[in-house]
Amino acid sequence: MREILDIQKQLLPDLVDTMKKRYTILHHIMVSGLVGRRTLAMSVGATERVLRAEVDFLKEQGLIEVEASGMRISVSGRELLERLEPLVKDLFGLTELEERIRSHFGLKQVIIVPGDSDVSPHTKKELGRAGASVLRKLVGEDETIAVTGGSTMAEVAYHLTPATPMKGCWFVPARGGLGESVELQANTIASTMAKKAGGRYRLLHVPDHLGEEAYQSLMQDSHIAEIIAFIRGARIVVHGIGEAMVMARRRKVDPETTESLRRDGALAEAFGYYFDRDGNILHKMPTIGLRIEDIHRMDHVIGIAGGKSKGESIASVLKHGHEDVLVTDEAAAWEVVNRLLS
Amino acid sequence: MREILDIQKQLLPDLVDTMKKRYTILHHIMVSGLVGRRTLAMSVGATERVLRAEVDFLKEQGLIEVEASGMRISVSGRELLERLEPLVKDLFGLTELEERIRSHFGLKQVIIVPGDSDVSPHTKKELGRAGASVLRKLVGEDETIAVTGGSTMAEVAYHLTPATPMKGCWFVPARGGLGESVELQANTIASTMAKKAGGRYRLLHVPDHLGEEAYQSLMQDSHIAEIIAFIRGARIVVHGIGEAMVMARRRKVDPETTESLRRDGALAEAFGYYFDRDGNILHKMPTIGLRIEDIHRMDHVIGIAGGKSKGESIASVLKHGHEDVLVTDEAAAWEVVNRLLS
DNA sequence: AGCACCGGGACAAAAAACGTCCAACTAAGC
DNA sequence: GCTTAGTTGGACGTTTTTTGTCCCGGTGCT
Repeated sequence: MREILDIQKQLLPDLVDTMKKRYTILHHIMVSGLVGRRTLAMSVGATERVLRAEVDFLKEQGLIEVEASGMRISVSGRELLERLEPLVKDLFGLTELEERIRSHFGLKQVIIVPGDSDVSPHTKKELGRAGASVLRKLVGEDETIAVTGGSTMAEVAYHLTPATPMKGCWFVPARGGLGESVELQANTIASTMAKKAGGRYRLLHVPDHLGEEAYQSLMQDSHIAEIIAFIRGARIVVHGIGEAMVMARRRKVDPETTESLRRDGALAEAFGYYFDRDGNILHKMPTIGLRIEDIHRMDHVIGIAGGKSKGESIASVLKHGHEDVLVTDEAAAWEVVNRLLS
Repeated sequence: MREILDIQKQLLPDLVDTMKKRYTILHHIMVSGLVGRRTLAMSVGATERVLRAEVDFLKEQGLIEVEASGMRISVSGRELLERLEPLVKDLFGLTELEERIRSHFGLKQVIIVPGDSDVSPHTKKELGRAGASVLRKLVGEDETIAVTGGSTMAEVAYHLTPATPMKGCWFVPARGGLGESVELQANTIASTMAKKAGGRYRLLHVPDHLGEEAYQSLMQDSHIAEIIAFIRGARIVVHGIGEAMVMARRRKVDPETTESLRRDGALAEAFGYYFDRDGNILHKMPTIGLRIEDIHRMDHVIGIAGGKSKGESIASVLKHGHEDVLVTDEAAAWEVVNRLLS
């Protein structure tokens, strides 16, 4: 069922919206018994005229009966509502979830794909597709887009497709190299994205975690300083979100720091920063690439992560309050709202 | 899957059309490899401008890539087409089937609901719903609508809903009473329809099968003559289609006539007439109610019947060539086209 | 270099959607 | 029986969207 809706959404993006609207109206009419146009318009939050068009439609379909004294649901209408129920539950679950998360954290947009990335690889692909799609809609011309590494971001890169405004864009890594496999490096992903989207890219050939002295000396190098300035001038950043401890291990953070993170209750990691449960930044190492102040200045901060296990981490990062767009999956989204309630 | 599409069609009637259109375009682009807008417009049969809007949409969705040299399908697009295939097969199967039957028999409209009425009661309900819907669209104001009996027609009556133009309509039985149960009598159905649709009705209290003398004497009666004239003035008739032998038995036709029908290869029955394989009328008993010449004069002749077993009968009646609209189910429709091929 | 085809910008005409008001009608309360 | 608050459906000007039509600067093939 999800599969079908998913396919249809690609050919008819406002299908769910229209269905949602009409279902809401029909449902309202049913619970109201006998109701008038204006009253109904109020309660579903539509202007009288557009509601009238919808009512005409429902009448045409024989789903409602309308008399001079008001309108009521017909037998067919009641039947349809019943059959619609399971569909709507799926349909609305996600859109409602999106809206709930969006408004609570004050985001611009939330996109939830069905499933759980932890369990199903297909969901992870969907996440990538959704991420690519949102990026495609947000980019302007000749923009610089900073990206991080990770398997989710790799999926996003894979699903990018050429779009005219992207032709002049630069893709750059948000940070230096990590101890991960090549395919998941920010550098690799930036270049993949550029190739897929038909844009250009620049790389940052430095390790991400450095001591203070090494950091200072590297920043002296004019080439490196130049590319870093370029990166920091990006107006769009697309990043993954990870679990703090998992990321610390993967990054080969030294034992003392790891222990310190654990003590402070580190929960999430995003673009090199660690966050606790309340969204506070815990660990601030001298960083090559984007700094948190750069993030705050961005036009579009797009976070992409999914899987039930990442739910808490995502919530922490959102709490920090710099995100604009979140792309996640159903399992993670439920975790996020569950944390809101507790 | 059918279930979902079916529900959606009630809330978004042009969903299938839009999906069909976009699928066709996308598919064309795929098989063409690299193709231009104008060339494509020709081959899918759309004006350049509307195709352009569609292309913009597909580009927006990232399903195609468009360069100065033309457009080609993207990875996502190809993927979508693959996933779309089973859906389209269902979607198009029926619409294609409809068009095939429509054009072959020169009908105005053919509506096919999925399933087999012989097997599933749900399909029969769908048939009724579709029949009611087509009737609702066809009726004008203050019209007379003649209806026959049968279980399918009962289903149509059940699914009728009030519509403003129907308020002034008269529902009348097309023929006299049969030896069937009360619920399936044309009289009963006419009255049910009138109640459901908010119209009025008149009844014909006469047995349908009579000897010549009895017929003549009945026609002398002014009340009966008046109502029969009224019935014959109808401009819309909605009728079921039955298998000849089944109907003969149900009507308690006398053994000799039954044998004669069998000898002549009677296949179908509709509004009291029997048809052979080639659509010729076999048996013409003196009839109370609509005569075949009245049928030919009608504005809208709507035949409604479904079930694999009725396929051949439907084809026979269609062949006679007086039908305007056919409402049937998938199983019957396939039987009809199979007979076209053989 | 020539040519046939390409995408996309531009713009007026046509169509659809929308906001707004009003007349005729209905049900209920008093 | 009358008032009143509520209803539908018609009408109409305005705004928005869609559509038809040209044309311009490119691209790729020959």
